[in-house]
Amino acid sequence: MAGAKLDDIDRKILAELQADGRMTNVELARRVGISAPPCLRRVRVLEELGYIRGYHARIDARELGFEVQVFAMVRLIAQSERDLAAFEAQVQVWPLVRECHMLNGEIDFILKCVAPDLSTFQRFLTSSLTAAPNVASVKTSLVIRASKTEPAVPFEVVEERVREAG
Amino acid sequence: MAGAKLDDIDRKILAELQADGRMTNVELARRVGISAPPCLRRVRVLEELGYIRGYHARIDARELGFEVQVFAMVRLIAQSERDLAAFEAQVQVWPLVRECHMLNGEIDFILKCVAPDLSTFQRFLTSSLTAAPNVASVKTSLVIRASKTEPAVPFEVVEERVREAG
DNA sequence: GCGGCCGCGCAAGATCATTGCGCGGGCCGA
DNA sequence: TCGGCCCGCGCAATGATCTTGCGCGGCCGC
Repeated sequence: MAGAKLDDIDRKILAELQADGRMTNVELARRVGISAPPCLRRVRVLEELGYIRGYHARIDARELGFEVQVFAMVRLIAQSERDLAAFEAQVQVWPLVRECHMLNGEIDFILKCVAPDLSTFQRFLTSSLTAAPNVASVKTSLVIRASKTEPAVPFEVVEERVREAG
Repeated sequence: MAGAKLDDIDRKILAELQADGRMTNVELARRVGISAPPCLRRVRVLEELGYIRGYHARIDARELGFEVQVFAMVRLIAQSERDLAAFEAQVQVWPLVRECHMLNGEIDFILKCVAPDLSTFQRFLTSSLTAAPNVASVKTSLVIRASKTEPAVPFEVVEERVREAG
């Protein structure tokens, strides 16, 4: 299923909507070179096939008072699928955890967290995260600044560049 | 500036648009309890003040053929502001790097990367990332699965929950 | 009490979304 | 080669939405 039945217009639609998710359909149609009705139909198909997972406004966490961003590298004691799922379930209910990815290797999970200030985060760290069952160790790093954020370059362009260079 | 002059309606607007960035303005207005024109004016203000940084379609990388996702922890040899900026500039031109965050502590940067397959990533790792000037070491971890992704809970709700619990 | 200011809601014209429909090109079998 | 089928485009029309100007009412300071 992966990338099989997409033509150039589809890829361009994805790239444009990745760059500006609130673009009107007529503007989108103009940019990809077809008229509005088939363009809208293509977007609907891309949504239904799962290429487009949703549309979201990017909110500036710092403007909202979340001055602190932290990456937390978590190691568990036991890593059976049951243990992993239990930790994932726990992560869902922690509002300060914005993202969680399960990794291979030494680190089992990496968590992207936010907090209004350092003391709030440290309270979460000591009383929630490290105190959670099955957590062996947590290493944290404060984010100084974001150097690059998605959507950096549309995936369409990534494909091209990878083909060219490597 | 942080979070000062936002009322409840503003926060609700942010939460709704974070959840669905393509919601029509009339639907948004209905949900936050005001009529469409002032709602649109508020959205414009939130955009101009930087609370809303943009709208983006979330594209499924795996569906597009990017089967591999990797976190790379990078340590540099020298960490002067000039050295840091030089590495950040280099990161911008690598299409496989989707995100880059500068951290404090041992690790200087964490990179979120994608690749069509493992060999493509390893080629990038050896011939680009570790070969870049000033890079001391790179530790990589494959992403097994995403357990939680933004926008998890709208920031509005995070604020409430932090105030309640901790 | 009173004037000024701010933000809301109403109304109208422009723009956009969405559907049905006809047309043309590509493909396959006769 | 030639029909017939199928798919996707573009046109057209209707309804919804966007966008602006404007008047009203509440709130604050004088």
